[in-house]
Amino acid sequence: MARYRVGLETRERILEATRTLLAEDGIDGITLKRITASAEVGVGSFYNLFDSKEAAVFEVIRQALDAVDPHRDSPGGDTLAELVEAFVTFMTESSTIARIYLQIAGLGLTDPAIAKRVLRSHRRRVHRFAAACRRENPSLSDEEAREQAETVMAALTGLGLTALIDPGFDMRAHAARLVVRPESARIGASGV
Amino acid sequence: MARYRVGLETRERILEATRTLLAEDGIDGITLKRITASAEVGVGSFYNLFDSKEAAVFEVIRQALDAVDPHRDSPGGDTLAELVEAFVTFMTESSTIARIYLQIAGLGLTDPAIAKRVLRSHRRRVHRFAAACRRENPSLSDEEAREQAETVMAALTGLGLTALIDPGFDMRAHAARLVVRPESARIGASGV
DNA sequence: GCGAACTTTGAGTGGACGCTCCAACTTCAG
DNA sequence: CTGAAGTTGGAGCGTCCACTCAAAGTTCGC
Repeated sequence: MARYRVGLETRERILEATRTLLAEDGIDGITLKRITASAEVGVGSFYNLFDSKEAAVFEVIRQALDAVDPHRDSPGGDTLAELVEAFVTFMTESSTIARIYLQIAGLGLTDPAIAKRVLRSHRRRVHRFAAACRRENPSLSDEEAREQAETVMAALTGLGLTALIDPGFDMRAHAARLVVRPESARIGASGV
Repeated sequence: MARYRVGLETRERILEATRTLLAEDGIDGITLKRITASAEVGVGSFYNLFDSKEAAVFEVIRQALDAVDPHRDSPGGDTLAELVEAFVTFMTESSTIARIYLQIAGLGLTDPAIAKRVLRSHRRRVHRFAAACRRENPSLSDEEAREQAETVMAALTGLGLTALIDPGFDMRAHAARLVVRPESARIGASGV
């Protein structure tokens, strides 16, 4: 829709405003008026660039889901520790997008369209985590590796939620418990 | 506000309708019209019993937060396995309330008032889980027990979220990984 | 069975919402 | 420089929202 440079810039400003509002006030706190006011743009300009309010919100959601699993097309030789570390960094350092990511997961509870997207993203990540588990402990069956991956990811999600709600929570320290020290045989288990 | 029997019954019908709508459509899908239609009650009756729409929603939320941690005043001699089992049962068998519970946690990301309630409920549960950890492994320090409790609870929350979004997910099987077999020394660690 | 207190009803209120429309302005390829 | 295409802003539209109100009906202690 945007063809000229100014249009593309305006589009970015609108997405940025939408992103901030979504993270701070949640999806039901968002109104067209607030988006356009925050982006310093007329309502008409908004509709010149997006089909609807929902379209802008969806675009931001799409970007947030992508952000949680970057380099998804890379060879994927990561260790489990690296994957965990990447998620912790995402949660603690991109907290705007992380807040949106966790809200989306919650929205999946009631919105089937969002649930579908969340599930797709989730399965892609399980696959990746499971591959890392097997690489570090080749004796695992596919099934076992997937179970381990699901559990580690579930714990990461839960810890991320706690971290974003409780400012004093040290997510990195807790996440470290999810990955065993190299000398141990129990890869992927919570250490004591 | 309600003094007569009929009033109390109407109040219950409204809360039940609110609960169902909250679970199915989420907090922003809820409108007064839908609540009153579903409860088969006039709008005026609603306002005779509740101060506002928000008041009814809050009451349902309060009940959902309580439901996740029942018997909170009991002596508390539960084992970790029992606590985990209780949560799995809550998630799989009270899925209406469980859906609301997880939504509320997400809402805490943007609403400070809800965040406060969620955090309070969370801390109470951490305390209880940590006590169970220490009971089974007395050599743990307070700090270690709390860390273990946070991790197990985070994993349970994450698994619950997955279970409610993905109907085919076997939460009970995954949750079993969080608690070690009795003969093992590593209570509270994920088994492989 | 009286009557004060409680409950029920839905049309109506004001305000906020998402969105349309179009006249004025800006961009930029040719 | 020209002008077709793109961009801008905001008044205004219809809709839906939470909520009010007063009149009519119901409950239940006495």
